[in-house]
Amino acid sequence: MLKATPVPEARNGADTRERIFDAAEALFLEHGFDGTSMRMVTARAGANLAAVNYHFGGKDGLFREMLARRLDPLHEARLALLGERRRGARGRSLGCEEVLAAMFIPALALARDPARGGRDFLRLLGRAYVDPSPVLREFLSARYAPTIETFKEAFAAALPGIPRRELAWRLHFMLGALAYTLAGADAWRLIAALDPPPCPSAPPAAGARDTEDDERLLARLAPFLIAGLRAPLPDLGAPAAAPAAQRTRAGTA
Amino acid sequence: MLKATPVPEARNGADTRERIFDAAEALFLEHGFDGTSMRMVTARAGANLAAVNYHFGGKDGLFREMLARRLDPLHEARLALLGERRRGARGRSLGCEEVLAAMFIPALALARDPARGGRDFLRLLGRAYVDPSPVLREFLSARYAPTIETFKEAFAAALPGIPRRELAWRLHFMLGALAYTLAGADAWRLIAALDPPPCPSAPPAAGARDTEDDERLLARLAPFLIAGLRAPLPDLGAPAAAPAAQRTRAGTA
DNA sequence: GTCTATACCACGATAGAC
DNA sequence: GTCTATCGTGGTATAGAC
Repeated sequence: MLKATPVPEARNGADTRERIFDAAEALFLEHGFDGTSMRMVTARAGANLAAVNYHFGGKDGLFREMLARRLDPLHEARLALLGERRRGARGRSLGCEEVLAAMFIPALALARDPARGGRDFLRLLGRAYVDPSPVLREFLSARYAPTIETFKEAFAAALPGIPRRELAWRLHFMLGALAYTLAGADAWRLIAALDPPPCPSAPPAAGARDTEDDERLLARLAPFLIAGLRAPLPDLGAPAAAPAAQRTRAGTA
Repeated sequence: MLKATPVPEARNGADTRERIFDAAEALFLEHGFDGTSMRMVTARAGANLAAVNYHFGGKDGLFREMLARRLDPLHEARLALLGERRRGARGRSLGCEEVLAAMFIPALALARDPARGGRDFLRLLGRAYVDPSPVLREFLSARYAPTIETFKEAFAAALPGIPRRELAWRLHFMLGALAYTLAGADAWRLIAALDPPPCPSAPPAAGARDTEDDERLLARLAPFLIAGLRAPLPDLGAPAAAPAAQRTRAGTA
């Protein structure tokens, strides 16, 4: 159905991998995992269909490595910044905003660096986290679980009033709002329609998103998420039934 | 209204549509739009491959009608409940919690009604809103835009301090957290691991979710969302002269 | 070691027989 | 209404060229 236009490039040897990565990334942004065919990718990269199988072992391997290329540096930078802030705090535990900043700032930095992320970096991140394909879901949760765990600890220290289970849920809600917003095929339209940038000098090409937009977007998102994390605890109905033994610990896990 | 025989020989016409609907719904929950093949659907429904094309005009039509079967009653009930509460308020404008309740309560009611929704109703809703397929995205945004607009008005009246653009964004964040959480293939695991129901009498079949779980989930989500909607306004950098060389302030740190 | 050509089976869609 | 046959395209696997 959809044929990607072949790009007549110099197809000299060893950077075939990189060309395939770039093609896969661009197509994944537009069509998702299932919607992106190997034939589209290889045509756009100017490579042979079988090259993907040779270099990455198949479609699954290609997309896993494609994501790791972008997300490994992100999670590394996040952990580094969190550790740095912790050391700078000298015993005092970090505030909720500081922990969230340790998540956001490296992401914005990579979005400004064309070599390690680029303009569409945050959209890629969001698309990856909302994609329904089991391949991507398993890869992401397995590979980046340690980072999430570390940040969960940091948020727990910053929000001593929130029980552990409740905090786990709230981080899940947070991730949902974040991923869904960044992924937005429509968030892009929303930005244009609702939130014109201060300098509308040149209308950007369709589909491209400025890091300026991303910055404003995360600036809007941050207060929303922080207020949600600090929200009053929910009133879950009392168990009331026969096995009424375990409810005492719910307050301060 | 007897479903009568699920036996292959009594496959006379009329309820073929229903069997296909049910099969498509179950498969969509597990594999999403792109991941569900017509061959899977028709095999499970005991129908011929071409039957889908005959009854629904193709895969797109099948999934559109499948979603409308569940979501039309939901949006109808939401609008009805919102109108009812407004009339009951006699001029006083509704509170934020009341508007949110007009979204949540009909959804939970349908999840309790096997005829119009059923156990997996909320998961279906979430999956539909998270699915990246353009077919579903366009259908959902086109068909249910009026409801969203009405609720946006109601939230705007309940939150007079929030500018219109900011409110639009916050509803977008809200929808993200909601859809992502309800869709969760993993949210189901989270429920089991973190939030055991008070009466773990019979372990439910894998993949099935109890309406009890859904109720607790939305009870946790509501305070998070309401606090986010009421959050202090973000500090978007002033449209200063210099072109986008600002240092990060996105974390509000 | 890198890449190409090609064959294989499953997918969605459709035409036409029953 | 239902079915079979068929077409173009999807991911994958392999044999062999450079």
